[in-house]
Amino acid sequence: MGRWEPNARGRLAQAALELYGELGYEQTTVAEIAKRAGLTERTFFRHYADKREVLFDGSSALQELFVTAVAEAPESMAPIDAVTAGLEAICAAFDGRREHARRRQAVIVANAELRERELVKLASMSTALADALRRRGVAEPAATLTAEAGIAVFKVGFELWLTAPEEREMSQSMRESLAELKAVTARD
Amino acid sequence: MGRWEPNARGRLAQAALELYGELGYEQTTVAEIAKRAGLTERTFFRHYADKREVLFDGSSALQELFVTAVAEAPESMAPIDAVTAGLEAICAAFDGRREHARRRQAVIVANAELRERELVKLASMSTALADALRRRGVAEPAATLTAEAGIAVFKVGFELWLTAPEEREMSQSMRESLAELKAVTARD
DNA sequence: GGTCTGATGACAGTCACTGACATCGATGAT
DNA sequence: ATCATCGATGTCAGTGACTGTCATCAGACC
Repeated sequence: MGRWEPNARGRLAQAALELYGELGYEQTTVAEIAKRAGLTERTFFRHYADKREVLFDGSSALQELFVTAVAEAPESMAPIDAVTAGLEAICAAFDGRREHARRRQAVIVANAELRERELVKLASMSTALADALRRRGVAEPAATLTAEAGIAVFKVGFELWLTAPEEREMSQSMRESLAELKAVTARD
Repeated sequence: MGRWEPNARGRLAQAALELYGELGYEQTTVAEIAKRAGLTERTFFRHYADKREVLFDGSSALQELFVTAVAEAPESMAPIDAVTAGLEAICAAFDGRREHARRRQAVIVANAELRERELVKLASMSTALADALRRRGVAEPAATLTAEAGIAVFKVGFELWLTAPEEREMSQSMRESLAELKAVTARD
């Protein structure tokens, strides 16, 4: 047994999600989150850079999953198809966790600061994606545009998945979203 | 003459841009901005909701320009072409102000909080754009994806323009960006 | 001259976030 | 076993962004 309960970080994330859901983000103070987790405010800030970040703990892992899949896609694949392979990879990480995703997303959309931070995470994924594409030999501005397109597909596909009937697999929503993007940007 | 110097809002924006450039965003306090503008901190917050917003004063006008152009594009135009018409419209607002745009952009890219706020402004334009497209009869998720694609083209085109030789017109960079997006999303 | 209005100042307060230092259980060397 | 060290936490005193409230004062309108 340690001197402290294990998984302080996880307890903080759990407490924050609960309190943001119960009271709302703005009405929740960091001191309250820390107290529910059995810690102090100062310790909260040792684990999370700010009050928003606690909701985005998994985002760097997700980004890594995405980027790795893009990097490992067959060399012969077109850039947009490599990105699609990345999308398939992260779908696996979400399937079966839809309820958690819904609760979290409801908290985020309810507050401007949290939506703002979500945009940062998506932009970070876009940048990392563009890097990965460049390492595959894709030139600029094609790399950036392909990455931006991929993130747009993800945003729309994610939303489709959250509101779709229960059986729907995320990868199906992603394919739907991608097909639509290709349709609207098609040359005449 | 009034009791107060005119254009308090503009003086605050000017002072903020200068100070953020001279000292950096984080090292500048709102009290300093207000003092340089000959006002008090409290008055700053009556004009701008927060310390970041002061750099984005023109963004709602820009959004309106964009949306109006999309709404007024000929009915027969495909969604992506209506968005292109909107891009052309905002290009006119930027041409001739490249130096100002560069100074402002340098301040923004130097700070994470400001980049975060910039993403919010772009996301807001995307949402407004999707609304305008829906009013043109475009269905979901095509409207959202077309809007996201349009914003991606704008981001890349804007960057191209800022770093291009002086003679380059913004609309030329935008066309270049759009062509590239169409190329990378082309069906095989 | 009186009244009303809108922009501003003055001031106290909350809370996110930081720096500095103390505490204490565990771990490993002696 | 004892001791030095280390890492996670607590304590405390800040700073600065942002808000609520009330006072002030020039100009407009009567």
